[in-house]
Amino acid sequence: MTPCPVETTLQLISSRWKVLIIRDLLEGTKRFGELRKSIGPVTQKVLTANLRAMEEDGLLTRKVYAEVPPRVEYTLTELGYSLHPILASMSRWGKAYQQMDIHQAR
Amino acid sequence: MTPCPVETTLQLISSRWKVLIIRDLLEGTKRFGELRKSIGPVTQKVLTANLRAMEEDGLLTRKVYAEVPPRVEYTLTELGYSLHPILASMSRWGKAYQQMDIHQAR
DNA sequence: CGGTATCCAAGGGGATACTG
DNA sequence: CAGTATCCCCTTGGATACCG
Repeated sequence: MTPCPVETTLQLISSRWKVLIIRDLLEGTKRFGELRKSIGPVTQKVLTANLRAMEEDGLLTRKVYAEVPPRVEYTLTELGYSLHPILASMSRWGKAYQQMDIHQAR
Repeated sequence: MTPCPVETTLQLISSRWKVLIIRDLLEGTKRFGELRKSIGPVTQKVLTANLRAMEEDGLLTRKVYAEVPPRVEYTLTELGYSLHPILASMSRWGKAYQQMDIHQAR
């Protein structure tokens, strides 16, 4: 039997940071430091852990350049890029939500 | 300044269970016990907590019937229902992913 | 620069028992 | 039936220091 597709998707992207990593990498390849800045208040350790997990899952690739100082670039794979419609619908919803008044009551 | 729409969305639905609650309520109003069964291995406490939070956020409504035994029904609000495109894209992606071979290596 | 290595905090979540 | 009330655990994430 096949599990619920929604749950399957959640297993790959349900973490506080993964979705934001994808959001930023959709713009193109980024270095570790760039990601760290654009994502927000995430520590090195946590960002690294999330990136490694996503690499394991085949969502992105990690390329290390043998330079000094070192450079490491992260790029979405096709699989990772294919998540783009989900991000797009989340962005649309968030935008609409921000323009509503309802949520301002809280 | 307005925050990133994706982050805004995440704040409302980023929890292991909320997305599944929405998935199930998209089919229509459900009772507490029904939800518990259809969602999977979630405890009463956790399910209740998530439902209350979502009620707070205006994603669903809670209706209590003064009966014995008691009956409590949960229904998505328009706002909650408007999340449907996000769920749909997640479902599509998960389905495609399940049909790939890549992920089976892990 | 882009990491590990530790140590620690928080909270989401789980198990069980009890109640209106 | 649909909840509270406890108690506990474990994962995720944070702070800091050090390394190649």
